[in-house]
Amino acid sequence: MNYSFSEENYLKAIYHLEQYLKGEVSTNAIADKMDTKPSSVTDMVQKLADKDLLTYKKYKGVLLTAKGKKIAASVIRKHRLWEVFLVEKLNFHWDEVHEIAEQLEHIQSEELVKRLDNFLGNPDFDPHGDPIPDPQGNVKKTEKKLLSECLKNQRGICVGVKESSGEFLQYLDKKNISIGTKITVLGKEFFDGSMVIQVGQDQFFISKVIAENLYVQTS
Amino acid sequence: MNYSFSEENYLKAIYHLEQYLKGEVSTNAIADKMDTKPSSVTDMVQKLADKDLLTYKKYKGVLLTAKGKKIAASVIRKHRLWEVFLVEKLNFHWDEVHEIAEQLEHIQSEELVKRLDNFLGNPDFDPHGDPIPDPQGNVKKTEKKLLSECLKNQRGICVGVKESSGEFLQYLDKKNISIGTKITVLGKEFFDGSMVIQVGQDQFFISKVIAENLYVQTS
DNA sequence: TCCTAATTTTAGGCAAAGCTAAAAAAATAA
DNA sequence: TTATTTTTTTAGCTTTGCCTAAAATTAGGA
Repeated sequence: MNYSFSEENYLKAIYHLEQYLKGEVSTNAIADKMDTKPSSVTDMVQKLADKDLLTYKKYKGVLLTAKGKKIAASVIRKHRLWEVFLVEKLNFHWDEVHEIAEQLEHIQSEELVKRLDNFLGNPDFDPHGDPIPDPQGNVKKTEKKLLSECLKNQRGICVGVKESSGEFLQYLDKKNISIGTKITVLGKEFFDGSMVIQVGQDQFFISKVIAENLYVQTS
Repeated sequence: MNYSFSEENYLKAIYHLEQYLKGEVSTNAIADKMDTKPSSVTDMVQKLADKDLLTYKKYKGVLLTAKGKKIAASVIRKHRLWEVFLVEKLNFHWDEVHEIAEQLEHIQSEELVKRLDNFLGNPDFDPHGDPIPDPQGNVKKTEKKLLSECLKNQRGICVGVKESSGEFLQYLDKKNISIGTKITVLGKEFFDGSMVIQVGQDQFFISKVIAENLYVQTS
């Protein structure tokens, strides 16, 4: 079976929302995420339900079926593999690859994905630290937490970002923070959630917003 | 301006036909090449004319404008660069890459193409020996000729194929002929156009059909 | 509870890109 | 030249994926 770009995009969006919401995904949530109108979502969701890719109860939201999850995971797998390619092989910057990967993720060829994965050395994570689903659609769970959850004097390795807008990634670059960077919390202000952290030789202040969008792995 | 997959495919097909026919391209010719109905071609051709990508006179066929040619060449450039990538980097066989490149050729990103070209070492030819248009859409003309035009005792280097069906390419593989292979014409039968050729240590018979689909460069 | 507000669905339309069937034009043959 | 065949176009319909506006349902507040 082959699915259209649009169908794949819906499945991907619903997959992400389902994880984030830990349950049924509402029509409006999908419309927001995909930048379309709720009525369009209802249409598509009914078609996807007909194809057994998700379960849909009027007014109650949707849940992906195993089949739907598998397709979504495969699209995400392709997206993230291509991102690795763009950054590792073509030397793109991590904040430039999303749009291109949005297109490449729809290329259909099992063989291509297999060979690309191999060519890239079977990476486990994309350039933003997000895990790459395996060919069966399984995702390795990592014990990462938000930097904002860290306490004073705790130390962690940056393993991912929550937000991945260009502005945010560029901010991180300016501060020399990327995947693998060691971060130490020197101080934390409970009043506004801001922190003083150490990155390499530099010590600086970051706001709560930043800390809430950076994932670290603490040992 | 961005063009749809369909528009790009029409432009590409017309570009090839225009070169082959050395003049106006008829509705039926396009329909044949694209495996659609003439009525669909008429529709699309009118749209492309409205966008100044080709000139169209009812019942008289079409010709690409400079703008149309440039877009077609850029799609062909992408197609051929991706083919190089698939063969050189992912170790695909030259008869397996066409379909995948048909998809990849529509990915939109100037920067991606630039970097891919660079990553591949700015190749001039794709794995089938076809020239890769430069970023401005110019194509290097090579002084290649068909093997069938060679005379007895002439020697050439295989630089391309005319047909590129899987069957034909697989036949060439079996005979150890690929781009760069040296071929010597040992004998030629004028009656049926068949030949006896030498490839490496092997000498064998080939039919006219084969000789008419192999391009060689003679020194 | 009942009423209002928010969410979701339905109904009806639109553009892209294809199709079939019929009409029109061009090309070919007698 | 006229008749027939081929090519091309037109007209009208389908599907996909989106939209707006209106109706239906659910949720929240007094």
